[in-house]
Amino acid sequence: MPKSKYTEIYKDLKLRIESEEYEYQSILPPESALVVTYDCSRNTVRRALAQLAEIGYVQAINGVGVRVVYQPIDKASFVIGGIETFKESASRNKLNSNTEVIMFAEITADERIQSRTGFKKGTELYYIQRLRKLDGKPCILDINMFDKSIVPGITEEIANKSIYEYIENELHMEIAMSKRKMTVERVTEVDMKCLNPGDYNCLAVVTSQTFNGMGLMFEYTQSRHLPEYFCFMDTATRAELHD
Amino acid sequence: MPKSKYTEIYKDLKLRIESEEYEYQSILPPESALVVTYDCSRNTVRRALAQLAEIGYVQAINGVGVRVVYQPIDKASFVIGGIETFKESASRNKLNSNTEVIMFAEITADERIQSRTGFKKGTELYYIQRLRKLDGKPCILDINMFDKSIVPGITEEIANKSIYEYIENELHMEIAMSKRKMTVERVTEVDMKCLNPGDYNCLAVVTSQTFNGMGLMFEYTQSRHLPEYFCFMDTATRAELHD
DNA sequence: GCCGATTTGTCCGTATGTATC
DNA sequence: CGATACATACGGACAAATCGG
Repeated sequence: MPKSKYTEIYKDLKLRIESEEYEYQSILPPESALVVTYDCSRNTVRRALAQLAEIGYVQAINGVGVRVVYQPIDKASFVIGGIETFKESASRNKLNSNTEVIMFAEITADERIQSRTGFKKGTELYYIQRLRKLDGKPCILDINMFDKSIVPGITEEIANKSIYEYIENELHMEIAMSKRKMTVERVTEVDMKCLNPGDYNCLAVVTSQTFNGMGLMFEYTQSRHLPEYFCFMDTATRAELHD
Repeated sequence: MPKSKYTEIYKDLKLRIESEEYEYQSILPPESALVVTYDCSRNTVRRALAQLAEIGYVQAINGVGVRVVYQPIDKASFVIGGIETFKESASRNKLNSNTEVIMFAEITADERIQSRTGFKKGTELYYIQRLRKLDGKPCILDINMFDKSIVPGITEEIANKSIYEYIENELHMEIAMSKRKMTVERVTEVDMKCLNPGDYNCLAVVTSQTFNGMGLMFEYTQSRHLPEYFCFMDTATRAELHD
């Protein structure tokens, strides 16, 4: 049950593009035709098309039409041994995923934490370290901090299953936005102990701040990935490219 | 000379947010007020706000207002030694940037190249390897391939300056979109020779396909970054998070 | 708990400009 | 030049969510 008409159109077009009913480099039916197909206004069609452009599926060309730039190749030869995220990989490859809680504590943010995470000094936090495994092999070390006043009631048991499920299904809080930063860092002693990096001396590190529906930051996370299990994809449009 | 009204509004609000005239966690003036301020329709204001949301500057809350979630911290303590891109870093940090062409060749895509890059077998390409230095220190090894039929006339001299400047200013071709993929890979022998990775045995690798204004892919690039010189930022909104 | 005011979310229709063919 | 197709902008209507009295 999609809430809005433009989301329905977006999803329908997305599936048709992925199934290559509309193939790479072809031109979609003009907006005027889509207006008829979906029985809606031109604005609504354009909104769906704009979303598809955002994820790198189509590109509008003034005076010509809307061209499909999605390539199924994305999922085959382009990627060699990498994965997108823990969850995606686990479900896509039907691997047994497993989470082990290494540390579960409650702390109060000091100045060091404030400058590193963005949580104000004095904020009460849950501090959690978890090891994520695929088919028994450790691949990601997650360090989470949650604002206790926004996300109360986290237990070690919840951390062992899924904190996000708890947030959405139990607390009924909306997860709205996440800012992420990717870097490559040297392995630490903790990494050595938990992740078995072998002869790799670096990890892919993703730090993120996550905001709820009210625009309040409730989570800071650092995910330390073994290189084999990391692949991040992104689409940059003109606006971002040029300033 | 911004082309459109909504871009002007976007840029103006962006500056005000960056200067913290509108500060972190505050609520912007309601759309109805911005309509008056900028003397435009509500749709136009909303479009500018939507763009600000895309880059992680604001977040709209139904029934409440539009909250600023931009943090100046982003540019200070959060990033240590990392850079965003070669160009940005070079100009932002006022470092001497320098590009050295290591290899300049013309090749024809075979099946291996097709499956790796997305260029059709038989496509004539420029193949270029360049070493980018900041203040004399090598930090990125770029491997570029350009479709000769779309971007003709590249010379070693142009490669030594800026190919993108050539494309935009001489060929007057629009650079519209780029799909990127980030991974962490082991250093190769070429990396060792060119980049002096020291005791790092991994690099941050960004592979990208770039499309012009007509929706045609004209470039495939692999950028191999020394870990110290790599930091990538990103904002994910609800639509992407769920799906 | 309800109601009304405020604010954002969705959708429609129309007009005009710009680029391509 | 005219037809087609996307780009920008305006205006209006109603729904959904929040908040204060």
